Amino acid sequence: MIRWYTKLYQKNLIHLLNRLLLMSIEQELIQGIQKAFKEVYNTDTPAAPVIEQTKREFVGDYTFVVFPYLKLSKKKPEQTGNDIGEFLKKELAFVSGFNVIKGFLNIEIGDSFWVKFLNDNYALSDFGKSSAKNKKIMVEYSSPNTNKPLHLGHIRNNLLGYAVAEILAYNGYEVIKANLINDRGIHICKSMLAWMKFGNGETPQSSGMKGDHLVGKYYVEFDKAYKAEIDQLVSGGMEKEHAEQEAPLIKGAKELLLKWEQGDAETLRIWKMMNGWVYEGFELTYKRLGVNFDKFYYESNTYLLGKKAVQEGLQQGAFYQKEDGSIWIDLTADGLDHKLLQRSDGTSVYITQDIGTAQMKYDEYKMDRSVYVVGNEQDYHFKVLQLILKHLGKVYAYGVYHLSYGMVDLPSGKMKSREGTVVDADDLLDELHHTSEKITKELGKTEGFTQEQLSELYEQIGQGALKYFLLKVDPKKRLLFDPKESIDFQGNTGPFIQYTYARISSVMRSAPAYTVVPESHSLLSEEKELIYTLYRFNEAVELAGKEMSPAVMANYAYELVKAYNKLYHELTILKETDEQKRNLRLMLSAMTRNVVKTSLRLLGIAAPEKM
RNA sequence: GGUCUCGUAGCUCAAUUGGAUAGAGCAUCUGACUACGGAUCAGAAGGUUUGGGGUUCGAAUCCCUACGAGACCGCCA
Repeated sequence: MIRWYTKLYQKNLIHLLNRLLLMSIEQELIQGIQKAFKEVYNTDTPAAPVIEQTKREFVGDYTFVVFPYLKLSKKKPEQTGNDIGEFLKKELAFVSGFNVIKGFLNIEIGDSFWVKFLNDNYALSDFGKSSAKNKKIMVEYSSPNTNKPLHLGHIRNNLLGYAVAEILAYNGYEVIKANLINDRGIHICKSMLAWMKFGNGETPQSSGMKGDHLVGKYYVEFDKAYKAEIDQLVSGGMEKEHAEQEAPLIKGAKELLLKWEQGDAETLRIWKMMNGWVYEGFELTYKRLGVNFDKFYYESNTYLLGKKAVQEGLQQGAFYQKEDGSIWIDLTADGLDHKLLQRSDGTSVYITQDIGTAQMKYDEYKMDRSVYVVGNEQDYHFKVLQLILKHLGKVYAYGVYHLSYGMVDLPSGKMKSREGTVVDADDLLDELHHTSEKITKELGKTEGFTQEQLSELYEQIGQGALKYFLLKVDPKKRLLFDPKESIDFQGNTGPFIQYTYARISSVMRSAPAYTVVPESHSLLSEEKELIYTLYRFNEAVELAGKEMSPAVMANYAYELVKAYNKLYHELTILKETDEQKRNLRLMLSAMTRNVVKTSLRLLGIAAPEKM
């Protein structure tokens, strides 16, 4: 018992020390370089010398570029590199050698450092996880409208939001996942009106349709009928713009919105019922995608809140009122325009609701940062929102961050729900499930799986392909999706990473007992490369968090499995007869398995043991 | 009209945030399985980083300009 505790204690201690050490290896180099300037050249030390990883085609692990510091050394680049290299080699035990090419000082780290690193960390299932930072971040994502089902663009949003939240949590932040449901407004009234007019009481039960799809069907029907009305009015001689206002359907929808705002019982009943259908549908899709939320906000609850803030701002003099009663903010000093905050009839606009919701969120959570995962079409909106909050003197304004991601476009252009030119989320997931099933069957490696396990596996791999496909791209960039070209399962893909995980798992299942190796053990290039990649996991997690970019994580995972597969192919593991070599490779396998699993988890991708 | 993104191999994406000879995957071609899992590995070919100018030791990255693509600028959400 005592031994067990001691062991556990030691393990934790080692873990802790490691984190300190990990923090400091690059910093030790930096400090060493600063010291070198002081002692060798007797000059001021450069404030923050930059250390980078050495490119593969050169010998070495870390590179210091001396060009910017020649003013300090007053020597030629080669000479400066040599001076500092010599100093570092004497000063730091883990520096085993160096070479200088032009102005690049390539520093070599000795094998013993890498072996020790592996010995200390191979068994940690939470390697790379930061200790608590005592900071709260709210990540709002998904935030759907309740008048139509989710499409591929929403999937990108959901996956991004989820992955960013997971990555931030792994970086030590306390994360609150929030979803602001856009459940009121003219859009839902359109679906409602169409259902009332053409629906004949159809329900998800009676039609067998998923609730969100049923409501979406009426949204499309509204648009069709509305366009027909416009055409008719236009052919009767009316101007198009006028017709768009005068069509009976749009008038009806506006009337419905008014009734809703006045609290008309029948309207509210239908609204609640149809929203309920949509929620049931969303629930299924969220569950299938594996995303979740800690807090739901409903716009119907928050849309009036902003008005209070608007009154505050008016009293403070941050806003001004026009004669017709409408309220505005002047943002010309910030390089923007005047912005309406409240209509002349006293009703609130979109941005007003966001002001209210921001306050509500902060009152409840007092978070340090508030991240909004919203498409880049709303860049302007969020710029304005943050400015307004600043003008109102809200401290939390500075924590607002718009994680702006690019739209998912089709070869034909933008997806439009109303026109039905969308890649439906549920359809796409089904399709990938089937593709995955087909490929898996062709490869025929799933002996002993039950029907249920097979179905789960197909789903995991299909989603692995989709999620990786969407997440490996820098969030900021727009994404092109061609429905005619199926998502790959080979190469730089989710299934490739999943495959490597399954492959390592297979090795480990038949692995003999193994243990750490002496630090004097020397490494082959494949081994060294893999350890080096594993070592960089911390950096990848940190950068992914800092940039809020799951793409960093995805690309790291790909590099890692590539390094492992290379080693796997070039060297034997289980059949290796030299015990120390076998032990080292088993440690490498174990650690790679852990890190791949964590990387996938941070991306929301499942890691199957067999596939 | 104004503002803001973006433009890298045929296609989809990287490039340690200003560093070395711009890297991967797909597609094409060539090679490696009586196997520790071939959804793999090795190799070939593919580039004036949209064009032009500038900044400096050094530019895909920063500045200017032209062209091209997209988004936003509503008392819509």
